[in-house]
Amino acid sequence: MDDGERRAGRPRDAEAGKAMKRAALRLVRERGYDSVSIGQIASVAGVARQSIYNRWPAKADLVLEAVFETGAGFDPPPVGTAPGPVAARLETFLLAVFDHVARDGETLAALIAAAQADAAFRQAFRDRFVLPREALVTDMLDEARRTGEIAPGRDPALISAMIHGAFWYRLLNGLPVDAQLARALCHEVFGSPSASRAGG
Amino acid sequence: MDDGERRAGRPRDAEAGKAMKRAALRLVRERGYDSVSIGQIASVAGVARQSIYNRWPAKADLVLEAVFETGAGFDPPPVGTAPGPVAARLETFLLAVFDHVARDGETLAALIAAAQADAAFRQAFRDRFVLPREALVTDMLDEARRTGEIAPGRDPALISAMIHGAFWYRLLNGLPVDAQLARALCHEVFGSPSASRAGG
DNA sequence: GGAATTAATGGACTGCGGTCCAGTCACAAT
DNA sequence: ATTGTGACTGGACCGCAGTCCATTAATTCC
Repeated sequence: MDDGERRAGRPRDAEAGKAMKRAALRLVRERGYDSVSIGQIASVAGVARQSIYNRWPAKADLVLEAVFETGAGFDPPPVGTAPGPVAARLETFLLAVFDHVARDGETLAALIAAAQADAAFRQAFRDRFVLPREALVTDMLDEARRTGEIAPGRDPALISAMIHGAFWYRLLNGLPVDAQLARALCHEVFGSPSASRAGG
Repeated sequence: MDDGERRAGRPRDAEAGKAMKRAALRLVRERGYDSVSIGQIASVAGVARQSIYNRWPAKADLVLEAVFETGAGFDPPPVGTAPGPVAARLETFLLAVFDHVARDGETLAALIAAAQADAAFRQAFRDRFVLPREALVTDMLDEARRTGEIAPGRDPALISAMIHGAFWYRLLNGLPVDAQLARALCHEVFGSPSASRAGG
């Protein structure tokens, strides 16, 4: 990003940074968040334990970055300008999210758990994971209200919370978060596909 | 409950059991789940640390029992046979739940977090907290479908997950879980009084 | 009265996340 | 070349959850 910003002192070893994230991602996927220690990650990355704390304030921050930046380009396709009914776009978005969850769902649950015990991480998680996705859905629902796909009296923010909430609820309860859920949520929000209220 | 079941060996000290739960409840409410250690609870209860592990497998189990059995009679009024529209009864139920959350919400969030790292506690929490409340809502929605308060094509289990999900989502994100949310959820599920989907 | 059984106690122990620190290394500025 | 600064290292350290264990206390069964 800002490589031009050369500061005084010994520069950070960029390779080491990547190695830490790679090790964290691999170990967490292989063994699960709670079974992996910072020491193990450091060891696999070939780095001192303290070097990890030099870059991330806590284990959760490292794993968040490893899973949701290095790990997979999880940013959904730009939706703001896409055509077509909002219902279909919402379903596409949810399918993408849930597909990612199929791989890193347990890690995501562990991060949500970690956020409960660490206010700073809670904020980071909220800014970098929760709010963007929530805004995406809220914006879609706002648009749907403008186009008449949902009734004007309904509350996009609340519906968004219910959608993400159902997702979290199932995730945190160890229940499947899959394509079927994505479709059912869209169905529930927009009405049945055959007897839609929007078109026919 | 089963006091008649006299087994051999030294009997458990019932007073000590109550003292442990009382201490746990008080300390957790005063300082928060993560800031309270088992050692502190034992100390306040006037009991050896190991005695706590003698009765509960983990800190989370003790706190679950302390908060949701000793702490407050949280079991909602028997709903199965109550009269009146389901919408009103659901709102009453949610208001009761959210009122309890106003006091022990942070502890509840900590327990949900603990469940992510401990499969045995996850099961216990599910059996003793999640499933009963979910069943209550699902049953209400089933009844609403029979009576026509909601359309027959809708899915009570999914709506229940969306309701509890919105609750969890807001709780775990540090947002208010209050009467306003309860009313908004009922409004969203059953339709607005002025522009309802069910009735016109 | 004595087993047998279970509870309660206190202390040692392990592994963890996170902190602290002193020493060393790599770079920029002078 | 020297100085300043920040990265890296390795180790000590703290408090915690949870385990293990030997000892002692209370109760039932024989």
